[in-house]
Amino acid sequence: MAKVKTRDRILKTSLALFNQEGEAQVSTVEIAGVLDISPGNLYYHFKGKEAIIVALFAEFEEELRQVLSAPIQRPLQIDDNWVFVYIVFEEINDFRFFYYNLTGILERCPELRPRFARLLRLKEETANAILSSLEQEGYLTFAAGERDGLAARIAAHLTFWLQFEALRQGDRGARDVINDGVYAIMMQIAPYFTDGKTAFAELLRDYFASQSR
Amino acid sequence: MAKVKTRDRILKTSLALFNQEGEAQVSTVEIAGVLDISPGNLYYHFKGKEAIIVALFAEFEEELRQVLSAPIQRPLQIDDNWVFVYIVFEEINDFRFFYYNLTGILERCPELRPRFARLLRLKEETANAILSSLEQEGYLTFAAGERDGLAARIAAHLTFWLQFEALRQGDRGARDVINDGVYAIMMQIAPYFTDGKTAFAELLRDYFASQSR
DNA sequence: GTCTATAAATGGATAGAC
DNA sequence: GTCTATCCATTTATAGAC
Repeated sequence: MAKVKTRDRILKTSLALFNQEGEAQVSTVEIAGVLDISPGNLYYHFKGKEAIIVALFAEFEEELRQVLSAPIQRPLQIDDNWVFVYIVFEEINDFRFFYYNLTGILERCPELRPRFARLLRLKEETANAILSSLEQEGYLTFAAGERDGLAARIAAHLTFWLQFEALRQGDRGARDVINDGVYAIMMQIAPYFTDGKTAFAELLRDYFASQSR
Repeated sequence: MAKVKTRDRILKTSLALFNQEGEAQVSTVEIAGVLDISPGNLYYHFKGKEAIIVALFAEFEEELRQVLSAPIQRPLQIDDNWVFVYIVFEEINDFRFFYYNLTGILERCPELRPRFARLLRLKEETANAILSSLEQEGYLTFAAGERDGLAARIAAHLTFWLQFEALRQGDRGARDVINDGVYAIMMQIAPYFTDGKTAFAELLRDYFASQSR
């Protein structure tokens, strides 16, 4: 099997260290040390820490963009929606270092700011598309403005839920936190179910069935 | 009039700089430079940047704690609740640097972690107390678990809304962002109004009347 | 591609004079 | 209380050998 490229090893290790300790706390020397390569070698592959961050963001952007685009292009099956939300949470969790110290990172890598803003908007559009399709199929009913507001709140929830939970009680596993995050979104949609409790109860059952794999 | 103490000037300037540029981007040398005092002088008053951060947090904690405790001790008048939410947002906005790079700050000032977690819990308890009093007065109706879930989401919303908006579109005034944040909370509570749209419409009108001072 | 060695810059921190 | 001067540690970044 082919040897893993040093460039990729740098990215992988940097991501792990950033997620663990926070990007600001990790120096290029430390990254090189963990990889057992010289700082000079690291600088041969990346001009500096900023370059590493930008490269990691490109990965994140690519993956999240793919995930978020799917439901816009073609409506999901009704109970696939919860799985979808779950996947978004996992993707964000994999690159969570980015959400800590966002101000600092965007300050030092200004080119990422518009790209990050675009991802947020895409989250919101996707949420809106999903709600829309559920509305058209008769599951949900919205008054004027309610759907847009809900979509915005869901986008914010997707973005910051993991951080909120990490602050409230830092000792929980990622799986549990994500499950609670998905559940909270379901609770937030529940009031808009057309036929009240019945349809919601069904979805709830399907969700717990699907996630106990 | 008495001359403003250097200690207080340091705190005030540090807060301003931290909010503007992010705590990680501001050095003690820079703070001293802006204040036109020597680094040595700064170190006479504070052992280092951590000490400044801890002192600023103490201010924040004190103020927010007072604000959040009021509705728990005694229910507010029905339309004071929106004003209350507004005040919480403003308080958070004044110390927003803290919410950027939270990971980094809590890493370096571990004693703040439990205190910060306690503030989050207090936010949630306060939201719950307000919802509870509205429920008892007959304005709101909750099924089992709905009130707790809503309170948690409101706490998260209070904590991260400003950051979310700053990322989505960074060029808006704090006032507008806060108004939208309050409105989003109202929208989130709306589905639980007992008599549907009427009571909510009234509150909406009162809110816009009260905030156009 | 990778290493060693080292430069250059920055930021944190202290001693001692005023 | 405040300043000057200085030191130490860390980090980024580069030059040149292998």
